[in-house]
Parts: sequence; C-alpha cells; structure tokens
Amino acid sequence: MTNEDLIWKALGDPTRRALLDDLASEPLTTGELVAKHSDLCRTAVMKHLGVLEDAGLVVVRREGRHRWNYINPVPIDRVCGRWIHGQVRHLTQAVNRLKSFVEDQEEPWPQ
Amino acid sequence: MTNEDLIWKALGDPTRRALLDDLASEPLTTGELVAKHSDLCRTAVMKHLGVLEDAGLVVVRREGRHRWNYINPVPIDRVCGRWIHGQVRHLTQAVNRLKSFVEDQEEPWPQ
DNA sequence: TAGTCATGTCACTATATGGTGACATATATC
DNA sequence: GATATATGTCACCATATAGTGACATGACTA
Repeated sequence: MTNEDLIWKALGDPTRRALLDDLASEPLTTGELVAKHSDLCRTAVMKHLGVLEDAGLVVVRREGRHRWNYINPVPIDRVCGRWIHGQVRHLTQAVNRLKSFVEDQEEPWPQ
Repeated sequence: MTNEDLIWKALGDPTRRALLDDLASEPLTTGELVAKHSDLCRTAVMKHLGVLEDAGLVVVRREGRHRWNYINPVPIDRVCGRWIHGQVRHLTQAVNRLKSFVEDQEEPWPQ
C-alpha cells in the first residue's frame, strides 16, 4: 500500500471528504468536528480522522485535552499533479476517439 | 450516492486506477485488459470495469463479440476542477497555519 | 482531591467489497 | 451445423470497512 494509495483510499469516502471540507477553512478540534456531523458517533469521526492522518491529509496538534486537526493540502496537490494531470493529458485524443465512435451510436456518452 | 461519489469511490481502488492508466493511451477490449492483469481473473476485471462504467469514467462500445472500453476523461477533469482546485485554493493559508504550528513542534509534518 | 470534559482504545456487529469458479449467451470460423 | 472464442451472469467466500457502545486515560476546574 503506497502512500498515494492511502491518499486515494482516504478520499474515496464521502464522509472523509466532508471532514476535509470542514478543515479546509479552519482547523477544528475533534469535538467540533463531531458536533458538525450529528449523524456520526465520535468514534466513527476519530476513525476517519485516523485514516486521513495515515494518508498525511490531516496533521494533528495536541494542546492540553484538545486535539486540533489541520488539513494538509500538499499531498492532494501532489496526487492531482502526478495522476490527474497525467490523465487529462490524454483528454484531447480520448475525446476525439469518443466523438468518432459516438457517430455510430444513438445514445450520448455520460457527461 | 451522487455521481461525484461514484467517481471518487471508483478512483479509490488501485486496480481500477491501473485499468484507467491502461485505457489512457488507447481503447482496449476486456480480453486485452485481462491479459495485462495476470493477477486477476476475468470476472474481477469485468466487475472493476462495471464500477468505472457506473461512474462514467469508462464508456463501452460493443463490436461483434468484442467489448471495447474507452476512457472518458471528462468526469475526472470535472471532479479535479470542482473539488481538488477548491481544496488547493486553501493551500496558501493552510500552509501558513502549518508553518506557524510546526514552529512549536519537533517533528516535521508529512510531505 | 473530586468531578467534568475531551480524547483514546477496545470489542463487537453489519454490510460492502474484491475475488473466484461454474455456467450461459452470443458471435466468428471451420 | 459444429466448434472455438469473447463476453455476460450467477452464487459463493474471505476480508475490509463503517459504525456503535462501553470503558480507560489525561487534563482542566471547583
């Protein structure tokens, strides 16, 4: 399991992306995050934070009895650069291929 | 489960990202993809292709007894634009927060 | 020091997921 | 038509994952 795999797996869960969204604007304690997600118990939030921390997407600072969770956008940017831009590099030719085969189809392809 | 959730979930598996890598350079039949992944049985490859198709990341064209799998980079680009760029937008201030708190720590934060 | 508050940890459950083999269908080829 | 080939489908298994409640730890506060 490479670090990049950990990042993708962490981002694969909608709850974890929501947690990252919360942390994007400001660091929050675990308790504050739990308060924002009334549908989850505290243990579930902590598990998700653990996954995000293992992936390096969240960095933790302990202060007294508080645990401050910081988003770490660097890995996101790295993955975006290495994989997604690599994919998008093929966009033009792939779209051309799609166009040429869609001419023989009735249904349009997914947006 | 929104379409965006399906995309992230599909990208969360390393095997599926490898399949997309294969399709990035050229469309392939299912049999050709199976040949490229000797560690997987054909059924497993087809399941992964089904997940990618549900997410709209792969488009299928049937030709006789062949099934041609095309990558569809449009959703990847859309997700990259809507979520990742939104995350990276916070990069500067987040990095500043990280820097300021790291001054009080010994260990550097994950790369 | 006693109590509370926030966090950490453990055992457990239900479901999702990745993987497989067996069998069915459809198409090209002899 | 008989056969080989590529794909489709089904039931099944093992494991990973998300989630929960109960309990433990550790720090602030009266």
